[in-house]
Amino acid sequence: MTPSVEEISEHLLKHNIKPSYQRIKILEYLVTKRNHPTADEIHKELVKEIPSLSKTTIYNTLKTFIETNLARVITIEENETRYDADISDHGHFKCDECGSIYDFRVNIDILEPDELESFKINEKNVYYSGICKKCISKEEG
Amino acid sequence: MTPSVEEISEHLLKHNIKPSYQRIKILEYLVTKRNHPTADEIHKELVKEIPSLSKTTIYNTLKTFIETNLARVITIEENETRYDADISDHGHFKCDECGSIYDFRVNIDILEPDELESFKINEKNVYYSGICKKCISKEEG
DNA sequence: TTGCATATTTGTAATGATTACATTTGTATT
DNA sequence: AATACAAATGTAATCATTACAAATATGCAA
Ligand SMILES: [Mn+2]
Ligand SMILES: [Mn+2]
Ligand SMILES: [Zn+2]
Ligand SMILES: [Zn+2]
Repeated sequence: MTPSVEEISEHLLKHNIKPSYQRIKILEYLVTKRNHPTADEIHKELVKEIPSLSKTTIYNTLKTFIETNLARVITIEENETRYDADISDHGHFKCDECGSIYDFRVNIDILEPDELESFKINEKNVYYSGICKKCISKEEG
Repeated sequence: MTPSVEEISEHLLKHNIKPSYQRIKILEYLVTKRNHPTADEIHKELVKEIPSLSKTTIYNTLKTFIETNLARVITIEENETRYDADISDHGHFKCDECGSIYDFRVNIDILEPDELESFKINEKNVYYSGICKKCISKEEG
């Protein structure tokens, strides 16, 4: 799953975003790493390649991505806004031990709460937390 | 649903928290209002009655409540940590129009994602957003 | 090609929520 | 009352995010 720069550019253009160097790099980071990073994590990594890269650009670009539905925000825990270029319906699991965030497929539509009968639902989010498989086997030794 | 000061005190004692005046007031606020407030909202309201009340006390007390499982954190949106004294399993809906947060009963255990087979799940959160009933009828009316 | 309009990026300062920490106040016990 | 301990307070520090103005890049007309 490593799309070429051309494919990334196409992706941006499809959402009416001009594919600047910075935007390509940021979206490339999101779609290849798939690690639900914070703005700071993206910056720390990309600034190695683009020393002039500003944190403001990271924030501006992510804001643009969110608005154009190219990415979405993940807020499992307070004080850390994370970003995900996978906008398909799926849940997130955060390991309290190692901090990793896992995706998982989930059929959210099964829930159908009666109490939200006449509500217009735009977004559905499912967040779990606990201890991941890796950390469990590590503990057991 | 307006518990007496005695009942609030009992509730605190049951969780091994000494029922100080401030703690009683903060817990009373949470259980009577049931509005998933931010720390600031709690402070703004209670400082009317307790002019000396410090924001630090709000934060310290809420932290204690979380640790003793007397309340839980709700993080629907970034940059606003909210608190809920209802620790039963239920989902939250936030209206993008009026900002209200609604509770809804939901049987989360139906989901059972295969991918989390050998994971230890400690917490499950379900957050929806959209437009609430009231705001829909307001728009139509 | 040059010059201009516009979009994008950058750097710095401001904001706002949360936390750290030292001081003060309250409570219980002797 | 004196002491010890817990809780509350006020202030300063931290940290993520945003605001804003200046610099840079891009696209196009002359
Ligand atoms: Mn994801
Ligand atoms: Mn609730
Ligand atoms: Zn783990
Ligand atoms: Zn509403």
